[in-house]
Amino acid sequence: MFKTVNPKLNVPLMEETILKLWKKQNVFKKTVEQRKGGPEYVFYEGPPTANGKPGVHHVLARAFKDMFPRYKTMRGYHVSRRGGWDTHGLPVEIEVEKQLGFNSKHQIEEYGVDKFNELCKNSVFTYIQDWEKLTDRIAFWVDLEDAYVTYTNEYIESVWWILKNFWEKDLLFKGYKIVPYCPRCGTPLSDHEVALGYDDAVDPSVFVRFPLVDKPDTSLLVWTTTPWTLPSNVAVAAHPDVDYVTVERDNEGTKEKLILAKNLVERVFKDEEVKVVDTFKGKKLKDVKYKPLFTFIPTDKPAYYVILADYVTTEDGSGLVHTAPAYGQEDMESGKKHDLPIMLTVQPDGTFIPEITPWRGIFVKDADPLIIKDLDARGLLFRAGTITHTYPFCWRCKTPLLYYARESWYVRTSSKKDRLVDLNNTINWVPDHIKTGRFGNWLENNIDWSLSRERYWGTPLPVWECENSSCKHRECVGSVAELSEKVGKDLTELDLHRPHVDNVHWKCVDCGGKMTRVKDLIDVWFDSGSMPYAQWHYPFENQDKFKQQFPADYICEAVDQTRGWFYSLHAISTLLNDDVSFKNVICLGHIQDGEGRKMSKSLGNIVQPWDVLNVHGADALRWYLYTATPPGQERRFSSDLVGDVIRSFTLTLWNVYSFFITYANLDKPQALTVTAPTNDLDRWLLSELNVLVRDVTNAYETYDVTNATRPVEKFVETLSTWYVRRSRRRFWKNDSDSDKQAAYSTLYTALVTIAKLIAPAMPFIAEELYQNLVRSVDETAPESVHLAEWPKVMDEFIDESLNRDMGLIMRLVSLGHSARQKANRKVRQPLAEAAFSVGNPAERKALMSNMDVIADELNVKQVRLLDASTEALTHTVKPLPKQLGQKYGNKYPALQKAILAMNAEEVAKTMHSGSPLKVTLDGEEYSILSDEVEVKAMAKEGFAVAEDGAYVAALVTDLTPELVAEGQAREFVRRVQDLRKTADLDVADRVELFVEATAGLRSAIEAHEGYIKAETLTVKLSFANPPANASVVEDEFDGEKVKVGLVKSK
RNA sequence: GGGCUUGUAGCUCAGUUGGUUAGAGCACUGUGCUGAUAACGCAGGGGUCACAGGUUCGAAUCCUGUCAAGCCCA
Repeated sequence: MFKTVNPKLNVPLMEETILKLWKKQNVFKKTVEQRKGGPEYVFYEGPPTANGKPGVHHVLARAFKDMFPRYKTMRGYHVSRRGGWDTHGLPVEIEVEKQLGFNSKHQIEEYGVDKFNELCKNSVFTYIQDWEKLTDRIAFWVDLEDAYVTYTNEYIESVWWILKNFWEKDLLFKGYKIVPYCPRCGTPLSDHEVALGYDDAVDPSVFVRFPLVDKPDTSLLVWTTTPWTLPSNVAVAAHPDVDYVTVERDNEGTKEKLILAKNLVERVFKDEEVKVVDTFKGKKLKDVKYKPLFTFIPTDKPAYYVILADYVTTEDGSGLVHTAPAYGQEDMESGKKHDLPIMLTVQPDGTFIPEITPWRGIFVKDADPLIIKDLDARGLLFRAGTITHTYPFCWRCKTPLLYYARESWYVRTSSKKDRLVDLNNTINWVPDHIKTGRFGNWLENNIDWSLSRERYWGTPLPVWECENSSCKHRECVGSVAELSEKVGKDLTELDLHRPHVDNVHWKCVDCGGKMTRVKDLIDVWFDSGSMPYAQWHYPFENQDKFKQQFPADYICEAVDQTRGWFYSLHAISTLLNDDVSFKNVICLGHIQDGEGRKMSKSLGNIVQPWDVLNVHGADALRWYLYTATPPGQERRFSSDLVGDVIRSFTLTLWNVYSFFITYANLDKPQALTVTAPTNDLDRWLLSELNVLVRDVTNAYETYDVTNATRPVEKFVETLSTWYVRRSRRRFWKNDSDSDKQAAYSTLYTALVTIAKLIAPAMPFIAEELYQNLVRSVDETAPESVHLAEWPKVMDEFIDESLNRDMGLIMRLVSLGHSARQKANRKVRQPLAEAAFSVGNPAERKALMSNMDVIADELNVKQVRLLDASTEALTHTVKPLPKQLGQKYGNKYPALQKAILAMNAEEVAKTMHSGSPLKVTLDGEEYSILSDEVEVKAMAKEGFAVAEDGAYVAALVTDLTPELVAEGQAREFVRRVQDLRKTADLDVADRVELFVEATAGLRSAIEAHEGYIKAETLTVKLSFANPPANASVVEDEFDGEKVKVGLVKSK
């Protein structure tokens, strides 16, 4: 009937076998093809770069990406899951540079950009096989055969089309950008590169006087650590809300006045006595004019006055900030805001331009002391010293970086800020704080997207410019056809990368000059953000496909993508077609090592995915990632933690499964579908099962991974430790009655349902169970669990009160065991009676109708309620803070005191009668209701007692000779069962027993012979010497001795 | 420096509009149970709920500040 199941599960072997099955039957393809015609569910794969090996963090993202397409497929959706590869960008270039031993852009140009880019292109897929192998092994179903690749001409052409669209809407413009720049290498550095080169540096720390135009005896006191930027000064920034003062001091015999922040006075003047002559807010300084320090460059706009800015601090310096828009990010922002002139004074090699006559050709850092000297000579220097701080250096050549204005192309995203924000508000973010937090804030403070990269391997910016410096006519090209038309020849075969596009020119329509492409590449994030369009070569091809596959229902990446892919997708779709590009997004936290440290090469704590997969398999790894931590949080990770999944979940499930198969193969039950269950256990299990289906389905629908998985774990545990354990006898009894059939169909239903519920999360074991449980008995069933239909919630099976009752019974049984332990009465020894006290009438009822279950579990002859009328009881009373506190507020403490001061027995009596308790407090009477006070009965004597909250279990521990004999019979059965096991008998084998026992035990065995024979499948029990071929055990317990021989009966 | 997040037992995590003695699993110790189980039950040790203030009859939970960690930005 069913395939025999080895209770010892070899996880990796099982998974490899399933992988082969999927391949052989082409299951992945079928899950896509068989759903054609169904509603479309759109998933976008955020393209990884394949020029590094995949790590655990990639497994994390891929596990989460895989889950929802699988779920939606089971719900009947058609999900095409196209893979993609991100192939451009600096990391690729750096790898190739390393390979060639290069460390500057000059070397690349000398080597030849065409050859260099060819190497980049080839290197991109260096690790592609690693990626494919890993993707396959963890069962991330994604179509890599048809994956999009960002370096193809088609992809680039779509990106060009988008840029042209922006150009036409005046969303693409050229401006200045402050970049960290290495004057020796002659190149700006990326943030990543800058981060590599921070080091301590000693720099000048200079206070300078900026004399006011209207009051020559008064100066602004300004601090800077970069004197070389002073010739570019155009403004001074003050904080509007900070207090400033004017101080008077003696300056070599004459009085002078200086303005600075109030709380920096002491730090600036130290021991020197100065007189504060005025105090005012920074906003009063607005527009105050000062005399420029230098006038090398004429200004074309108003300059040399005070501006207000929130970024000014009083941490150090003077609270007045020297502003040179060409040489600082904040300065540049202020410059734009106040329309200040930008004074470029430095050449690309880091030396001053000729106009800065005294220091022309001198490297700016070397000019610092000369500038200080000049200021001093002119009486403008207040003080010069040095400061040690961390400063970025070029990671290649150790040259200090200069923050430097460079021309850059921008996308005018800030002009669509409101739409970016509005559209974002329609997106479902998991976790939701990203929406208004990290991502929302980023959008609120949106600045224009700086697009330019002065590099080689990437999508070229399709803007051509007339070389005639008096013309500078510009055109943006949106397709290859357009470009062909301009130059008048077919360029279909042109490689759209540098240097090939750079060699395309045409005549300027305005002046007849030579049109040449600007040298810039674009930010690789623009590539990946264009993927909804460019993956289809839209709009040049596949217009229908694009329409069908836009926007995405679901995307998922790690949290660092908020300003990466999440933003680039969102910005491009908002600007291009005023729409969101994704509706639901899971934003994953990062993976840390087992100690909560960041995984890094230098710490040597990186866990390789294969080390985990080879030992514990993909299911356990995936399950761990889903269940251990909510998705957005950082998660600790180690191979051992994954191993716990096997022990706590996989094996429990496997054991239930193997139990079912073992007995089902013996019994061959006729029907496996559930109709109308009558047995309470079945009713309860099916009720819980449908609650589970309901909750898990809801969780999937809301992208709540934790609640789509954790409850299954809990259910399987209860299934194993309560349902199966309580039902064992129903499976192995001899008659094949309807109760047995019901047990089979219930357990079968539970197992098949679980297989489906975990299919999106643990695709392997789900398939293994499904193949055997479903496919082996029904060839017409879908050939894979991943093609099966998602379980439906059957509301008619859900009975919440039944679930509550069973929960109560489990709790009471647990209390009973606790009482047994306290009384030192082992469970094999039957006891006469267990009595319980419970909290309310509903619970009394539940107890009454489940007394047999409790009696069996606790091995007691009788179960009943503790009853005040028939036995000696004391009561304790506990006023409940939640109910009383909420109702009576600050009267609660006094009320509580008053109730506790009353006679507990009287209170109990009133409460049991159902009438309210009258409490008088400060002359006022309060009526306390029965659900506002907890009354607990406690047996006075003759019982072993355990209690928990309102619940009490009390056991009668006195033993009669009959009870003792029964206990001994059970001890004897236990020995025989052990013997059967060690003799390696099959569960259904019949045996003959040969027994020698001391008198007391012998009479106990005789008294319970029928029970013993039934339990141990004994056909004949004789008090005699065992034959030579018997398996024999000797033992001693309760002061009795026994020797048992066992022979398999024919 | 700014934004967002996190901080609860040795480890991994729950903890509802603030309300009984802050829970679970793993690990450890003891004990019991078992012809599905690699398990399971019961009990024990293990907590200044990061810290300090505040609001409240009552704070792990709300507010303010501080510290630490992570990510992003500067």
